[in-house]
Amino acid sequence: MTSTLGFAILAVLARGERTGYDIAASMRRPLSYFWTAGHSQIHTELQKLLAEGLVSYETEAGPGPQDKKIYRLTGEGTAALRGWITDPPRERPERDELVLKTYAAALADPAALRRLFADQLAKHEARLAEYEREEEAIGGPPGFGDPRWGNYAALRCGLGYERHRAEWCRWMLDQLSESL
Amino acid sequence: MTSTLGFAILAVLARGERTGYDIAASMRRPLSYFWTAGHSQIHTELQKLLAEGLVSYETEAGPGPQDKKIYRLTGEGTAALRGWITDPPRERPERDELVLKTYAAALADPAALRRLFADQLAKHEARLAEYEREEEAIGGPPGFGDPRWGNYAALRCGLGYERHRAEWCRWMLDQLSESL
DNA sequence: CGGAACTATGTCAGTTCTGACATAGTGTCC
DNA sequence: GGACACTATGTCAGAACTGACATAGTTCCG
Repeated sequence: MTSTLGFAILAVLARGERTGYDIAASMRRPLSYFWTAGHSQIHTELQKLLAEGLVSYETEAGPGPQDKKIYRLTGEGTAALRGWITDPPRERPERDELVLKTYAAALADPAALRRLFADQLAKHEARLAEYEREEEAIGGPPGFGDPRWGNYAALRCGLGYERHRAEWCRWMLDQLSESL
Repeated sequence: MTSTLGFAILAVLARGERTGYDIAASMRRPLSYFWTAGHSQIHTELQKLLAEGLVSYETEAGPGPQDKKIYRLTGEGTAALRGWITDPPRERPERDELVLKTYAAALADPAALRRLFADQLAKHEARLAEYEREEEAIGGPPGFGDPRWGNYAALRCGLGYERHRAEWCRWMLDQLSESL
């Protein structure tokens, strides 16, 4: 029973061999906008994947007291990942602290609420600008089959999300200014 | 140190007194689209909130072996909730299994991917239709101060989210049909 | 009249995730 | 020459969450 985190690691390794450190770096907040994990989680998960035979590694001399371990997918690992991709996703519960705050907002100070949503809007706009730069760098959808297609499709989702979110924040600020 | 779940419960109790069961019902998947919790989590959290003096309860004869407990906010509870609303939200990690699958999609069978995204699109369209019915039922933004304002604002976020998501699914299906 | 669904409480084991602690070499900046 | 960041591994305690188990009265449908 590989967890979703396990498949996230397999998905990263499908792009090429990596150390645990590399995987952690690519799944670090807030860099990765669709899956995050700390290095402690990744090291323990890699040990499970190894026990299940989904990954293997080669050692190299590393900086610390332990050797560096370079992980790669096994044939079994690739097959497991391929099968999982088209399995229906198990529904993760929506848990959105900002919307929860909004739900209870009638109790709060309107001026503080305006600050809250202005901050959020700024964050979403900054991330949107960053994604737009990334989109420009790719320059349009690569063909399906190109591994960068996955990056582009995920980026596309992020763009839509940030636009939706920014628009909602603007609507909120609009509502709040009407209550003056 | 009240957890976000604790504040979610306080936010529900701000609408009126409830039993643990009622709170669980209003936070049940997939009904609540911005915070979910099982009843087991809620009962333990209510005990913590009680120990902190943020909620109180009165007993009434209940159906089961235990008495029914009707919870309400204390003055301290209301104050804690009010303060929390305008605190900056602590960033919850984005974890999106569907986008993760998309990221690795180059490995998968395109026909199965089309089925996956067609299913997801149908789900988002169904939820969108439901939210649109709810919006019509409210009939436009209530004034700020009206407790239903919170419901409307949260609904508004849900509407935007489902639209963004459905559009992305449509784009994905478009991309996948091009790869025939 | 039996069975299912609903109301209502709670426990518990197991999984997942977070954040701190621990170790250690190399390179960079002041 | 010292401080800090980066590379690289790992452990561990505790919080948060899930899903099953346990109990028991009422109400509704067939």
